[in-house]
Order: sequence, then C-alpha cells, then structure tokens
Amino acid sequence: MGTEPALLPRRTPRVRGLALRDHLWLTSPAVDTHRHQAERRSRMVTSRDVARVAGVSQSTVSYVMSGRRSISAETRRRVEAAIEQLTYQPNAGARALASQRTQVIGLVVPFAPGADPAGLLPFIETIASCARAEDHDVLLVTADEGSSGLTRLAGRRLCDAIVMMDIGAEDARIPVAATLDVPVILIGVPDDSSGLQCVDVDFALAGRLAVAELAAAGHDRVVLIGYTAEVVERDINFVRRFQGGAADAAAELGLGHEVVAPVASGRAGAEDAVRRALELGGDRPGLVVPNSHVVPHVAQALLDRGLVLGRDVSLVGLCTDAAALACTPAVTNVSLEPRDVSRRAMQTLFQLLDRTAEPPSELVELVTPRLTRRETTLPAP
Amino acid sequence: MGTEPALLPRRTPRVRGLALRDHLWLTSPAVDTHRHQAERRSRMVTSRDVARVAGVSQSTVSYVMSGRRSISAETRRRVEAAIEQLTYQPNAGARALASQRTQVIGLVVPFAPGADPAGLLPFIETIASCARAEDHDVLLVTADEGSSGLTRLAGRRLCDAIVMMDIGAEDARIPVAATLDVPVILIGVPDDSSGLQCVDVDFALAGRLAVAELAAAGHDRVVLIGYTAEVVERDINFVRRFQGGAADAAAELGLGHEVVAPVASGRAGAEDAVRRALELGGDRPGLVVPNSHVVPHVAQALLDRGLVLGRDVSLVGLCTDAAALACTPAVTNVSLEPRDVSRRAMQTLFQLLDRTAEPPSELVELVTPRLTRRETTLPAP
DNA sequence: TTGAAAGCGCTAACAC
DNA sequence: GTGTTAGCGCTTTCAA
Repeated sequence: MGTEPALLPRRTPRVRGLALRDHLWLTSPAVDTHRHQAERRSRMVTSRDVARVAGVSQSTVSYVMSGRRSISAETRRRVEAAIEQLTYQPNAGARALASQRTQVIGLVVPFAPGADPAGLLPFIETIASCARAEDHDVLLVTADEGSSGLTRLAGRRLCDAIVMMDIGAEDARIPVAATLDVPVILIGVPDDSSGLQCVDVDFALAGRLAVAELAAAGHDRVVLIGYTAEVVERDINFVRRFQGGAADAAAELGLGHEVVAPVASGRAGAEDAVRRALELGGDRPGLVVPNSHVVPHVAQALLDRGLVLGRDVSLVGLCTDAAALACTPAVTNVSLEPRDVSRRAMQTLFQLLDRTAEPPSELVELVTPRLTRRETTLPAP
Repeated sequence: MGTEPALLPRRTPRVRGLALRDHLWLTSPAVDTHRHQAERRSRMVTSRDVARVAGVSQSTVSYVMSGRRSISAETRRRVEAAIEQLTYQPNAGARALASQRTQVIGLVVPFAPGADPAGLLPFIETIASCARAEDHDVLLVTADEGSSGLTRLAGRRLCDAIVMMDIGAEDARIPVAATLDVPVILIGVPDDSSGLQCVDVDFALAGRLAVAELAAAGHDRVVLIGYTAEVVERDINFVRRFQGGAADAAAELGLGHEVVAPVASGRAGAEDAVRRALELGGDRPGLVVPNSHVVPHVAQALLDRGLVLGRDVSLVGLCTDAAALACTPAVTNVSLEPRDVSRRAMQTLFQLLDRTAEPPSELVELVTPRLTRRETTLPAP
C-alpha cells in the first residue's frame, strides 16, 4: 500500500457540479442519523475511489469483483480492503449500461382479477429468493399492464429475463413475449408456447394420482368437483389437463367418473356441489376437489351431513400441503408445490442466462406432483 | 425532415462489435417469432437513432421526452413520429446513470416468518399501481435480507426511494434505514422512527370505534380477543395501540373491559378464546376481534354455541371489508383498508421525491379507519 | 428554439 | 498480472 498513487489528470475538464470530487477527502458514507429525508444524497463512492485507495487501476477493481481475470493475492487483498473500507457498492445503472446485464429478473404477477391471491406468495417468495441466490433482483410488474408491461421490461432494458405467471390457454401476451429479446419463462402452459420455456405442475398426472388413490380406497365411482366459473372462464390450461388425467385414469381403472362444474364460490357453492356430487356419486363416492379454496368448504359440507370422511366418502384435494393440513380432518392431497415449480423455473431461467451452459432440452418442464395420504382416504382392506 | 442530416464523425474510432451501427440500415425491431430463446439480443434502438431519423440532435430527443425545455411544434412532431416509427424506448440504465434517478421504488416485503401472507397482496398491488402511475417500477426485496437489503438498494443505486412494511416496535432496520441517502417510508410506526416518514392506520382510533359501537349496541362489558402469541412476539406496535384505544374508550364510556390473549391460532384456538371470553364477559358481552384470520373462527364458534349474533352477543372485527363480508353473518368491522394506507404512503413518497414540492408536514400519518355496521351489531333501542 | 459535447460509473478490449 | 482507454446510451450544461 504505502503512498497514495499519483492521480492521473482527468482527460477532460469536468463541467458538472462534482468536478471537485478528486480533490475531496474520502469520507466514510453518511452516518449522521436523524437528518431529514429530503436532504440531498451524498456523493457516490465509485470504483475509481476504490482503485485510488488500493493503488491499482479501475479495471483491476472491476476484475477483482467479477473474477473474470486472474489477480495476484496481494492485489486482491488490497482491493478488497479498499472496498471494505469505503463500503463500496457498484452502481447498478452504470454496470448495466456497460455490461448489458441488469442483474434483474422481471416478474409478471397476476394481480388483476380473479386470480388466487394467497397462493401467489409462495411463488413470488421463492422466485425472489432464487434470484437473490444468483445476485439478481426482482422487478415486479402487474398483469393488468398486459403486453405493454413486457415490452417495457425488455425495451427499456430493465431486466435480463422475464418470468410470467398465470398463463391462459390462449394468452394474448405469448406472441408478444416471443418477440422480446430477453428470455421469457412461463409458469403455466399455453396452447401455443411459441417456443418459450414453460414450467408447470404435471396436472394430468395429478389427476391420475387422485383417481388412483380413490380406486385404492375401494371406490368404484369418482366425482370431480370442478372449478368455479371464474377459473374456467380464465381458461387456464391446467383445468383441462387435470380433468383429462382424471378421466383417463378412471377409464383405465374402470371407475365411474362424473364432473360437477362449475361450482359457485364460497360455502354455499361448496354445499351445493356436495349435494350434486352425492346424487351422482352413488352410495359411496370418491371425491376429487381440485381447488385450494374449495377443499375446506367441501370437507365441512360433508361433515355437516354426518358423513365420516375416509369411511362413508373419500376426499382427495388438489392443494398445497398447508391447506390440506389446515382442514379437520387433514385432507389427503395432491400437492401443487408452488415452491418446486418456481425453483424449477428459476433454474431454467439461469440456465438460459448462462451462455456457457447449454439451453434446457425440454421446452415444457412438468414438475411431478406428490400425493400424501392423510385422513380422508383409507386403503381398502 | 427531408434529407438525412450529415452525420458527425465519431470523435473516436469504435473498438466494440457495434462499431458499424451508424452504417446499418435502421430496421424495425425483431419480429421473427419462434426463434430460440438463447438467441442473442438485437441491437438497441437508441435516442441517437431517433435523432437521426427525426433530423434533430440527440439532446432534442431527450428534451422532447422529458419536457424540460420548450420545443417547437414541428420538431416535437417529427421526434414523436420517429420514436413511434422506431418503437424507441429509453435505456433505463443509461438514463439512471446520467440523471441519477432510477424510476424504481424499492419495496421491502415481510415474506419471512409469521407475517400474514394473504393480507400482503393488496399492499403490494396498490404500491405497484401507484408507482406505475408515476412511471416508476417496483423492485421487490424480501425482509429476510434484513438491513443488507436496504443498504444494497441504496448503495447500488437500485432505486430512488424505499417502502418498508411490517415494522416492529424496535425494528433493527430503522437505524440503518435512517442513514440511507434515499427516502424511506415506513408502513407501520416504530417506537423511534429516527426521522423517517411513517404511514399507518390509526389503530387507537380503530379500538375506540369498535368499543363505541359495542356501547351503542347496549353492551356494558367488552371483551377483546387478543392477538396470537406469534403476532405479539413480533412486537408490532399496532397491537398496543389498538388495545390502548379500546381500553381508553371503555374507560370513558364506563364499560367493563377484558382482554383474552394470547389466542392460539386456528379453529380450536378461537373456540377456546370464545369460551374464555364468555366466562369473562357476563351474560351479554360485546366482543372485539382484531385479527382477520380469527374473525371467521370466532363467529363460527359463537354460532356453534347457539348464540345469535347481534342479539345475544355482538361482534366487531378489525379486518378488511372483504373478510367481514365473507363471514356468515356478515361481521360489523373496522376496516384496515390496506389500499388507503398504501396509497397514502406512495403519495408521501412522491412528495418526498419531488424536489419542487415541500416535504410532508407530518412525520407520522395515520389513516382514519372506518366502521361498517353489518349483521353482528344492532343499535340498542 | 436548437445543437455540441462532456460525463454519469462501469466493463472489457487491447496493449504490455 | 496489470494498466489504459473507448464506449455503453442517456441527460444536461454551455454556447449560439
């Protein structure tokens, strides 16, 4: 370390107000508490400052941080000490401008109408944490912006990649997304993905698992209590896929198979659905309820009728484990595992972003759901 | 318009791959669908391109977009036409670097432990939409990053301001937040806000309103069914404020006042709480339940005991209108109105960001809650 | 009312 | 292994 390295004269005179920066003493960042919010921001600590303190060039600082060049131990030590001392943090805008990478992931969340609100958070949470694990941040865009949100994210170079949730079967945003020059990952599977990566639960398999469990519980008739009109209208593909899988399994296993749909939301809707299901389902029906919100209401409605779950009637929910456990009795469920889906999506995303890695081989990745037997199904003797 | 303006020779030869850009024909942005995700991003359309097409200087384009300089009608028309034609969008990083403003709001959300998950979304949603209304975006940071999330947001110049939710009474992030050189808005009120702007519901008033309603319903004894141990442990200030307001009002109105707390979560917890409340509350108690999750369970527990709500016992919830309406019967409630709080916070934020406006006069802004009489209280004759 | 050009803070090519 | 420097695309002076 030793003496302050000779300062290089600026190539050109500065015009801005910060022209004096090279002559200022380097002070530690603002620590005066209780100052007023409106006070102007302090001067940034730049990588030039770090370079000067460490007695190296600015590019060396950059290379120490990025690891894209081999650095001697001594130099690295000095640079890291200077970074520490100055609490240097790189300016994100400058970095993005120079490197063409923002370290930001755009996340399009379905806030708008009809979407399941509570179920959203595990997705967002997991996506955010996966992003942070790779030193990326998450920029939130709400779905009500539609396609313009996408073009803004890409056009303004606000992010390096986009994750889009709640994909409709014929989602108007897909063709737009396909023209963007950033990778887009869909959580959900549209009819035509236009070459975009998709990640979702294998809903067809989920349907099969649910029906198989009911067969194992000795039922010869299954009733699928369908989605609410809202969900069906939004035409999310998984409804069809789940019902298809359930129907296929029922056919293969030789079970009777009925669908009660659409179902009105809320307690009353569930009660009505249960009534209809029991009419259709014979004396000992197996029920499948593919909707987190509806599961507890259906369970309650069955209890209210004096039925013993797991004996008089079996129930398999398609819902998170948490929702299944929150019911009394705990409901046998096929888990949606939003965290797994999100994690998988982010894996794929970073694979796409990593130019050294080869792109994912599958365009549509389906996460295998898991059935957990709890108190509402019993294997037949 | 007319002829292409003479291009100024670049001051220096270009070294990078894009050196040829000035000689390229301007093509419309990529429209070839179905190309593979991994394909490299196309060249950006820059404000220089717009300037060339419009036959003006780059600075004129900038001034047309920012409106910070008067522009002749004809020039404006040409520039806007060029922007349209090229579907130009400004590069966010470059803009941030040059202007020292990112047009991004950092949002610290309490994903980590114990926080109410579903109640979060209205906040996030409203904050995002207010931000968009001012052409800002929202960068999500999860609370589990703690203070380092804050220093990163500010240090890397990732955002112009920070909104922080779920503030504990003695929140360790507050002193850190106070040293940042971006404005920070707290949603919630800590014991010591260190000069930071706070926005929250007036929980003391909420408590008073609830008790006053029960007094009007002819009760002479109110029982407050307290928060779960979880919430109390997190030491969020509003618990104290709400209970204080309720206690004050009860004293002023000469009502008996009891608290049942903490309450175990879930159905069983609510049943137990109701049992205790009825023991304490005499023959015709007025109940206050300050927790969205607990309200429906308490209502159910009362119904299960054959009590008629609004006659044998009154119930006032502290919860969103949606939660109150979802109960049967609909619960009289003091609304938390997360949307109002968020909107107010964002108003304050943009006021802080607008250097021409004067800063807000109040450091702590309390949003007035609203009581809506529904089916679980009846005014005494 | 407009244009020229400096420079925001960083990365990465090029040189040694 | 390290330094020099051009330039990323924008805003904003300064000059006219």
